[in-house]
Amino acid sequence: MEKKKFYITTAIAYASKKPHIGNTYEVVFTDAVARFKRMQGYDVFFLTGTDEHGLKIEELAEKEGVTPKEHVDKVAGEIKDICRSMNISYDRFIRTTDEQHEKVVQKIFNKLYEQGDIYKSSYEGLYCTPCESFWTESQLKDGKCPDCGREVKPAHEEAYFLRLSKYQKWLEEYIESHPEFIVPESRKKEMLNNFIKPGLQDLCVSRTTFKWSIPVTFDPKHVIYVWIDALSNYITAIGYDPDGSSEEFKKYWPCDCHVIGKDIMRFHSIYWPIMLHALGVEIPGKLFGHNWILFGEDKMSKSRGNVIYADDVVEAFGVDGARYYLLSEMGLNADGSITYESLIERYNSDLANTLGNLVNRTVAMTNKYFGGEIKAVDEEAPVDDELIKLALETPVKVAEFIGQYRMADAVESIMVLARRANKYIDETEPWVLGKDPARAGRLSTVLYDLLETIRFLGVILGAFMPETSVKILDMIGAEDGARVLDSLTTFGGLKAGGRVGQAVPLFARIDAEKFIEEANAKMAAMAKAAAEEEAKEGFEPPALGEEITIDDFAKVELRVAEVKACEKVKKSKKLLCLQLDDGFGGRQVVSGIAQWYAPEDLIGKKIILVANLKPVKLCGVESNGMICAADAPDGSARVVFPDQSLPNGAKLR
RNA sequence: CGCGGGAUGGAGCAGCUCGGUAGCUCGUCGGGCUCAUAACCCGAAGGUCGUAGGUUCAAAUCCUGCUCCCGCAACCA
Repeated sequence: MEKKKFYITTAIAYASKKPHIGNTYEVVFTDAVARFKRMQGYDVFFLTGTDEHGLKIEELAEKEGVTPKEHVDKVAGEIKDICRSMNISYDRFIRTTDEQHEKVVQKIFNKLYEQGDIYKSSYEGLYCTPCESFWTESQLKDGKCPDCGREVKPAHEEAYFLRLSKYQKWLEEYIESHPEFIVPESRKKEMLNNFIKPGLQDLCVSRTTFKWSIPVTFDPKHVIYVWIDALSNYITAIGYDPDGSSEEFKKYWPCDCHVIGKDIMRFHSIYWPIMLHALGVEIPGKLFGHNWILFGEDKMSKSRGNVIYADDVVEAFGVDGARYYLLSEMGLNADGSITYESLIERYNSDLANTLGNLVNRTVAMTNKYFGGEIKAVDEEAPVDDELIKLALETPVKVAEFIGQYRMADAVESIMVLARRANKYIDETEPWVLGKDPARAGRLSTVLYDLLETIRFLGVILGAFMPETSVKILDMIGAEDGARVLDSLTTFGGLKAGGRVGQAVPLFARIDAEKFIEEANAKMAAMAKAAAEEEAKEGFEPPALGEEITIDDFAKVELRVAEVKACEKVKKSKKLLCLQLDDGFGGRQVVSGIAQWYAPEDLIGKKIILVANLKPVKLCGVESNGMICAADAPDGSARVVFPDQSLPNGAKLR
């Protein structure tokens, strides 16, 4: 019988800089699923890779004085190294700069264009001339270019658009009629209610503002923007071609599961199905959106000094320590959190004490009492049954959990079996049996049951901790046939008469206090280095805007005003609504400073008002003007307070 | 009233679909054991299951109001 196929992917990683441990989670998660499916006998294809185009990479490369290709080669290498050190069993590593990928993406673009699903129009936006970049209003920082802080002006340029609107109805129906498509459920609702139902806007799929991407063949001024390029990797990697796809593609597509971060669910649940549908290609079976791993409560960042890389964890805890932690820490509902404390706790408690020690003591006893020989089951007792029953149930449970992508539960159920085995040792007291030659028959059974349980653990762990799995199975001398998942349907697969190896600890315990002290020192050093680097960079004088004349300045009417009343704008995080006495009857202004000022901090204070700014509505509240504030070094904004004795309405000059 | 998720002993989580002794891991305390990596096993303390009502013989579980957290959306004029 032919094997059933299973095609699973991670998202491709953006090759701008080395990913931290949170980013590594995804690939470990996917690897565990892929390995387990292989053990179950599926013909698995596991794809991962890198997304290597775009403005950001172009800029980074320029800063470093290398070509973009050199830059992405370096980062892709680092990412592959991480995969290697984490024991990732991918079948293919695609890079969006692969020739084959680029060629097919161009074909896809052309096909969609010829069908009328892509059309040429113009892109309206705010343009920053020195940066040659378009921004949307929401990307702006204080109304200025988020990159260089200079003025932007409305402009438009020609661009190609993907006709999403045409497929909106279809997509909505597809998602509603395929409840398994978007997981978890809450993400599905988010997508449906926030994006799809309110109406899809056509998507801009080309750029002329940078070069480092795949050119549009029939209009070389344009390059293909990220969506069509990056998402297509899932099909180009296995040989999709509009002019005739490979056998491999026909075999593996549609993809069974795209494992992705929750932040890119939108692209995968909207743009991707529509692209495929427009191409006449089948829709993938599942999008699994996972949560983030944070450092404690915070996101990781270099300046906080709390970036943890996979290598750091591997160095201290071994590959399997790192893998185990990532897989067990992450629930389905909330973001996981990584701290050195919890890392050590889990490692010591689960891996060293429960699992490692179980294997160690059992093997040691087999050596001590039977000279390392695995004796056949002899005298049995009712206590044995409970252990045997649980051992037989465990692979079934694990398979169920993996089917639901519940890695933490899968891993936990393995630990439950290890704990039960430790308890069995206490119940049967083999050291007592060992002293009485008349009870050797009973001792044979006890040690056999333990070794066989350990074999179960070793086999199942193959998906989660491949290195440990092999170590365990080697240590108990399991033969090839006793190392496969199929052999776990009967308790008794370990051959009597075989021999165990020496008892070598699988996981060395870690001294928490010492380790954390060292880790803290390392983190402090990292934060300091980041701060120094920043200070060095900040040494250049900031770019000043275009020179203006006194007449230009006169256009801006700055006046002193007093805050009479102030309250938070409901349903907004950042906005305060201020009632001002501007000396001319008062006005209402909305300002984005709620994170840093409570309303009562401002009442009675005088501020500087930009009085002749065009009124706008923010979160439905009208704002007539703007109050002056400046950036503080910590990233917050501080309001500029003038002399309190100035009268309301006084004009600045 | 923009959409969704959540609140369970000191910490982290399960249980809620299909009401009926509140469970697991870690931590604390006491005990046991000695095969083992100061490990392992047992026991105890500790929870009015966010809050106020309702339905019911019975509510962590179902319904309603409220508070607080967190995603997404909106949003520093």
